[in-house]
Amino acid sequence: MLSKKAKYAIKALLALADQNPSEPMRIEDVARREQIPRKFLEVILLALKNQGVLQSQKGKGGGYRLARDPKTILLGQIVRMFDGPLAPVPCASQTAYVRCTDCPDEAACGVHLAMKDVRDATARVLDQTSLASLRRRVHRNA
Amino acid sequence: MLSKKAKYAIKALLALADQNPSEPMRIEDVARREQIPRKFLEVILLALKNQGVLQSQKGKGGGYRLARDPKTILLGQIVRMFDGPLAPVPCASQTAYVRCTDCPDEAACGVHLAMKDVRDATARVLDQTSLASLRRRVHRNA
DNA sequence: GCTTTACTCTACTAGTCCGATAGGATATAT
DNA sequence: ATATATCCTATCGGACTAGTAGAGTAAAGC
Repeated sequence: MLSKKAKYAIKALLALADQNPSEPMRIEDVARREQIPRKFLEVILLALKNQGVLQSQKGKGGGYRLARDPKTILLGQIVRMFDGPLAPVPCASQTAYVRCTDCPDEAACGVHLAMKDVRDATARVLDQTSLASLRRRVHRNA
Repeated sequence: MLSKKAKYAIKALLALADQNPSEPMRIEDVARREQIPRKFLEVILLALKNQGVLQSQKGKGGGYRLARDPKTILLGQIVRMFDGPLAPVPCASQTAYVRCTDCPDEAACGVHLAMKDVRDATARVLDQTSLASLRRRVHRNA
């Protein structure tokens, strides 16, 4: 299950990707446009900034903008950031592997085998979908 | 994240798939072999029985056995049963679709588009992995 | 340099869900 | 009858989620 944080983060990033990078967008405006509780969005955008995905500007005329080319912002990074590893079980994670204490042999564990396939399939989607490509798809259908 | 219930269910089913169907396996024995808390496993096996995946026999010599050919028991069914829909968001679910109240046009929603891809990728894995095929892979690596 | 504007940060809360257990009810072989 | 094993519901602590409160800090513009 995708958390609301991750969901709102993706929506907010898409909104910021539509914005002229020279003029940042205020939290307020992102919140209204994407129907996200304002205070909640604050926390989310702050986290995105601390991870180097967004840049911020304080004071009048301030707000948030993308810190990088949207082609380099991958959904995998965003989802992992808020919801943790993509793998359904820690022993199937590539980025946050943790061995099962009870499982003597992963290669012979059905859960491990199946969940590794799931994590690979999920990662193939999310690590190949950039903010730029997702934005194109959205605009194509609008 | 895969719940412990779903994880234990898969392990238990694999154990039962190794068993001669003529002699059922006791909860006790499944629990010991797979390192699952006994009382917790009771609840899980009961649910599997109520969904028609297992058959049970009470009294001496009783226990659980598979109710169907393991080729027809798909991981997708098991995971959905304990953890709900595979889709990360309800609007991307095939089996339990729920429209987003806030989203006027799904085709133009980035979250929807991306999460539909994730759900399809996950379903492709889990709905094509049967208990029989998973068991073969496990034994091949053992 | 003061005021307004807008982001920054930490703490907190209500509610929900998960993993696990307790304890008795029911069915069945012998 | 009695031992055996599943059936079933209630319960509980702890973790996590969604969201809020409120004070702090920095920058712009007069």
